[in-house]
Amino acid sequence: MLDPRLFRTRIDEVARQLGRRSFVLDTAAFQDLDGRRKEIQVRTQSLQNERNTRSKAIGQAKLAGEDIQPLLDQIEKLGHELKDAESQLSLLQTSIDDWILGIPNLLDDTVPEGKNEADNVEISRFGDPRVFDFEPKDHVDLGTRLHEMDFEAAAKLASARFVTLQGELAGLQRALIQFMLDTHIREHGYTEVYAPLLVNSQSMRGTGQLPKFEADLFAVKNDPPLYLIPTAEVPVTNLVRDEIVADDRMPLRFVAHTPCFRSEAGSYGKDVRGMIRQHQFEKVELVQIVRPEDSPAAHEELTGHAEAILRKLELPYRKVLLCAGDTGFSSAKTYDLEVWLPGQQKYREISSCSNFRDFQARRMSARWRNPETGKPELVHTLNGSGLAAGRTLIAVMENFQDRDGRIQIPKVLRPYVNGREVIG
RNA sequence: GGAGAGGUGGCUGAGCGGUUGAAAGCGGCGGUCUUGAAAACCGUUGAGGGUUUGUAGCCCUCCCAGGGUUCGAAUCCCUGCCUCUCCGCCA
Repeated sequence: MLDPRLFRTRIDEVARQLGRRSFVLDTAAFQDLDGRRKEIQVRTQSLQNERNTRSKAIGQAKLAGEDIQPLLDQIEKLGHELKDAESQLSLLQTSIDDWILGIPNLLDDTVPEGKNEADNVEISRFGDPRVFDFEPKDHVDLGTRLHEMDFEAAAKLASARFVTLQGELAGLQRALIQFMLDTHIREHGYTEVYAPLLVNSQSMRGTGQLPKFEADLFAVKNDPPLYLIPTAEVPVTNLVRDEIVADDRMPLRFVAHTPCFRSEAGSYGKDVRGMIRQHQFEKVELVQIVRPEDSPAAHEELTGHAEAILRKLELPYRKVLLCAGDTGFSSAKTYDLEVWLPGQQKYREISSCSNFRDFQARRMSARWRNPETGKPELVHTLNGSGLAAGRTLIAVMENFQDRDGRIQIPKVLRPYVNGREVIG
């Protein structure tokens, strides 16, 4: 969430900034709510003050052995008046909080203008899409030929948009995950985290999935409700919720492999073929908790860590800076990494690396103690996929296929598959 | 699942219903001492918010969360959540 003070002091500037996302800020609604809040808060507090002073006086009178009945009579109707004011105030405060929780983050100055995906700006490319001397198959055909990828079976077990993998393909995905984790832990200095896959609504609120995007989540019958995580970002970032991190522990760098669950209610009809868009997929996620002044550099660095995986796997990709309209709700700035998929003849997102600045930190009350001021201050949070394992699997399959539909194992991966060089 | 105990500031830990936002210790910060450091000693030290030009002053809220009793609740009552101990069960 944004700093509530911004809405009181510079709401027009905020509205203009959010306009870049084509988000329309209802400034009149806020000013109306906040005006009433101000009035009622002042009244409530002065009533509380009166209650406190009078109660104190009663205490002293009693101690002095005086008759307190006249004092009690004076205070009689204060109680109702106060209770009334307090409940009005709390109602208003809740509306204001809800309103603010629905406002997206401010964008970084370097984020380009634009409405959608088409306006994203390519920053760099690595590798050249391979030139095939045959017609490359997509991962669905490759997997089906191997009898190791089955969408019908998964639909029988669960529903559409699930997959089953078997044998060497299942092993290849596991190898990819292990390789990614090892690289981030050994070479990039991350600490591995194992965390709950079901989280409560406070955690979902902390990272920004709730209250606005409940439709994208799977919930589990429980009281209070629990939600299946759509990304490891949620449990891992929320490790610092309601915490004050000591300066000497900063920055925190976490890596976690988890399955991810997404309902994606809005995406039906998109990517219906194959493993691109599933309700359940495996992902290795990078999370950093940093000092505010360090977050821009940490963002570049973290994106580089995700890129390192693609480079080692020798997968052609490009790095894209998302435009204003395509940048996610909680993010101030996002780079997407897009891998080349020969089956689609397209670059497709395989990682999304974002700097959230203090947006999530404020929702979570995640702070550090600034040694210069001695005060707790909001941290900055970042995360990125390093990488989406399901999509990495299909990228490897499609980019490393041969004429017969067999799949070469990228060199760095061979130690993770007992030295095998090819499957199929 | 059964039986107990408990949740208080960065941490440990006191707290008869009435100047207790909270003793004490540790830690932190500032200082004295010292060539420097340590030790010792002195001082200081919670968070969020309102009002305001104000990092001034004044005021409000916060002792797990939510309700309740009361003129007044960290202290009493109810509900929930969490932690610990013992027994049982279990991958």
